[in-house]
Amino acid sequence: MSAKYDHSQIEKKWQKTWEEQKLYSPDINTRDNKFYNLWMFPYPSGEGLHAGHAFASTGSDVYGRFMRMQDMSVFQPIGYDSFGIHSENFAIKNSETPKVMLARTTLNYERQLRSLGHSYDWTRTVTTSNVDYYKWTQWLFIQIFKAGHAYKKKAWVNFCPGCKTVLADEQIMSPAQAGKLPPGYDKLEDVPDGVRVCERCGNIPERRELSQWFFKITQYADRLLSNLDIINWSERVKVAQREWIGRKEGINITYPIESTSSSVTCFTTRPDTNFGATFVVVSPEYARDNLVDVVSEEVQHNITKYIEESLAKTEQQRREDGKTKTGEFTGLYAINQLNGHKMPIWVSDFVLSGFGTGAVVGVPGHDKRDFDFAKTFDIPVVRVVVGADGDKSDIHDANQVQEEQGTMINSEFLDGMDINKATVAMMDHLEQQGWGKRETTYHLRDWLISRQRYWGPPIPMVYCEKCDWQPVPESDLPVILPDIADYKPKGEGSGPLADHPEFYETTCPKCGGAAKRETDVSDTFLDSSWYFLAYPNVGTDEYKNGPSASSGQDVFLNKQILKSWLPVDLYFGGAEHSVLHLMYARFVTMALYDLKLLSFEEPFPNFFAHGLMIKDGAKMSKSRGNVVNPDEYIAKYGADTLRLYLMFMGPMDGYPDFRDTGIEGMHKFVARLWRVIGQYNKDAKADEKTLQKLHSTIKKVTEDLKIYHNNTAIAAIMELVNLIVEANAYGRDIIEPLVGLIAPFAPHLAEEAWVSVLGNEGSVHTSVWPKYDEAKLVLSHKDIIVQVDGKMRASISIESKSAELEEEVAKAAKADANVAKWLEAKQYKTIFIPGRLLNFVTL
RNA sequence: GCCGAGGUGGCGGAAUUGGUAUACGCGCACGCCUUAAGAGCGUGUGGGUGAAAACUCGUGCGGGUUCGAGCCCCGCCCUCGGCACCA
Repeated sequence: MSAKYDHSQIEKKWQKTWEEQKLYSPDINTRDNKFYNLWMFPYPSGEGLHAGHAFASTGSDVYGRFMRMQDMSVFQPIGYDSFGIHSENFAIKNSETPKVMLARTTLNYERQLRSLGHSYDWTRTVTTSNVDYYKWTQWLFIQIFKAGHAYKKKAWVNFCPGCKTVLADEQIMSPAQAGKLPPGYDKLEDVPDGVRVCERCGNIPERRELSQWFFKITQYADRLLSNLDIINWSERVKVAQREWIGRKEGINITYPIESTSSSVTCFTTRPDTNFGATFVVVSPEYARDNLVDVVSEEVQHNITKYIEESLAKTEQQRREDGKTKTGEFTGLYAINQLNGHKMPIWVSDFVLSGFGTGAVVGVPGHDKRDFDFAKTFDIPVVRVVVGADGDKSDIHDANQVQEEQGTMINSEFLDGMDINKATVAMMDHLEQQGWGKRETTYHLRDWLISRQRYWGPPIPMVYCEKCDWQPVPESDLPVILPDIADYKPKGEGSGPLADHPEFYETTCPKCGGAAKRETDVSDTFLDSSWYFLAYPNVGTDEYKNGPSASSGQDVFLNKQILKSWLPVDLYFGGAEHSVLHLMYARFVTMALYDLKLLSFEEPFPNFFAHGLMIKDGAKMSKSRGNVVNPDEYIAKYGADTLRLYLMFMGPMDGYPDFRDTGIEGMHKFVARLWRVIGQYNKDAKADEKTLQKLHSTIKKVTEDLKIYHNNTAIAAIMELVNLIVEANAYGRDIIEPLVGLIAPFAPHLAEEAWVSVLGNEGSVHTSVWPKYDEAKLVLSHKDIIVQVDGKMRASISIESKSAELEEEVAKAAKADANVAKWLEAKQYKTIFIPGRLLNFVTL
């Protein structure tokens, strides 16, 4: 057997053979043992994949291959999220059209993905910018509109000056999250807290009031939240979604304003502290809309001036200025009906207009910000405590505002209650008195869908003066995105298509009169919100031909396939999509479920959030210049070596650091492994020790793979190989299972060994996963730890049965010279863990 | 500020969930092989004392529970991630 392993030749050979044999293309019409194994498809925005992609996709592939060897019919598709700002920005940078750019880059992505030896079904791929795909994206928009979940409305929205389009709230994030620095900063540490940037370009978005399309994702807030309890996701992603949805139960309390017929309504989650309220603050917007006419003439000028100054500030300035509290007294007093106290009403820009009612009741004894405000303007601080001996478990809450500075008052009403009980009691009381009404608020906002860009599916809506907004009839789909030369974003609140009457001039689907198409395109996250539904449908008549003129909703893809292949069995992807893609896809799936187009509410019952690869101590990114291209490593060491190395670097959900020396070490292991396989002895039978190691390795690898602990699975295989090397003769009974164990990690080498070395028929990848025998896990002898007073004094080897018996172990232990020395002339008792440990405890 | 995860050799990381801390690998050192290089092979590799045997200290810091703690409890410190003038 040749000891030399020519990876490039062998890997190419098997990749070709697998594809010819359609080894990874399951029969989509079967329903037995289906396993839909999905990795988040990449957006081809750069020139190719980097090692971070390879780390994630290999993790997914290893699991898929493992499941395939468990006799599952594994469907593992791949595609390209090719529409959207990310691709378009890259094209603009290269001075070419997105279409031309993608024709080149997707080919490169495909070449790279193939070279990694992933078991994708290449007969079913999707490209979101292809018309056969986006006609369905448009169809989806129409269904959502018809269901009443889409609306166009003028609203204050985020406008990115770099990308020249509006963005959804989810696409505005901290510079660290975006991995982008806002203009004018060189270092992340220099950027002040609270600065938020565009996810794509790092510019600071502006607030603009524009008319835009929204999806009512907020209607699904409660379901999106409660379903988190029934899906099996990485906990950190669930937490992120919970935080983003941000459900808060509180109460709107209405306080009459003294000597007027007006009142002010404040939202609070802590009404139990309301006895300690000493003032009310309203946002400048609230004051402008509700109070300017009520205040006396003496203060009106000051108030108006303050409001104007505040409104002139950018979001950014308000955040920064907010640290030192400013404000104006309105001269008005709100009456706290609980205790009759007069509370001065102030206006201050630390209160946000967009949350709650835009008015806040100030309880400086229990809130840091209220406390700061009260101190700034000399307003009394009052703390609420429960009765002297009551449960102090913390009605005066965690803020621990300087206790000594407050006047204490007793609240017999809430005596002895904890925060939760007191809150409920107070809400009940306020509602009974008619002073307040319970209110649930959310952090989640409706999904802003419109983009004033070119590279996306045109929103399939038509505006008619007479009939208002009308959806394009399904039978008229797709609304083709025309090839235009002036595709760059304009930044005037409309997209490039607005310059093309040949595109937008049309007739109203309802009255037939002259009408105008929507010229915005939809958010790229709409494209990716349903792609997992498309994959198994690729190639079906329904996918190809629909939506047709025949009828509306019935044509949605192939019902049988949707029913048998979905939902996705395992979704593998990055945690950075916690509140973007993963939230949107859940929403769209729920909406389709409600339309009875799907039979499940949750698209991804199992989601594993992988980590991110680190290089030189930082996240891999082009701007940092620390991107590792897998191509050169595949060329030099082969895909198997790279795959093994990526999986061995650390746990799948960790942040492993890529090192060249590490991959060289793995290359040595691969060479060693190949040598070991090639040198097996046909006639040899494994000894007890090797056999035991084999079976315990099978057990360990099987268990580790199930929980994505690929690094320790590989370590176990290495230990086995090390032991085999020590053994002077070993046979097929060891090598064949070993090849099976390594197959998910090193598919080419395993296949070559399986077929060419071991001479098996068929592929190792559809062979049966090695099984272990419980009986073989036990060795004839066991090492027992002997301790004296909890300190290890000896490790003794004892025949396995005796190792379970204290008497036998004690006898052997006392015979050990070192143990005997420590026990000399001492009284002791013993603690015995059968088969493991004996501890002599001196009295 | 609130919520979540974590802190183990020079480095990436293990640790049967309370029972030999540092598996596996990288790096490093020495040796074998080789004309040489590479590859390969072997030995060693937490600190301290010691020829050795062995002893002792050691998992961010300080306490505690236990025969026994990286793991459990209490109090801190730090790092990373999410939310955030969200009332």
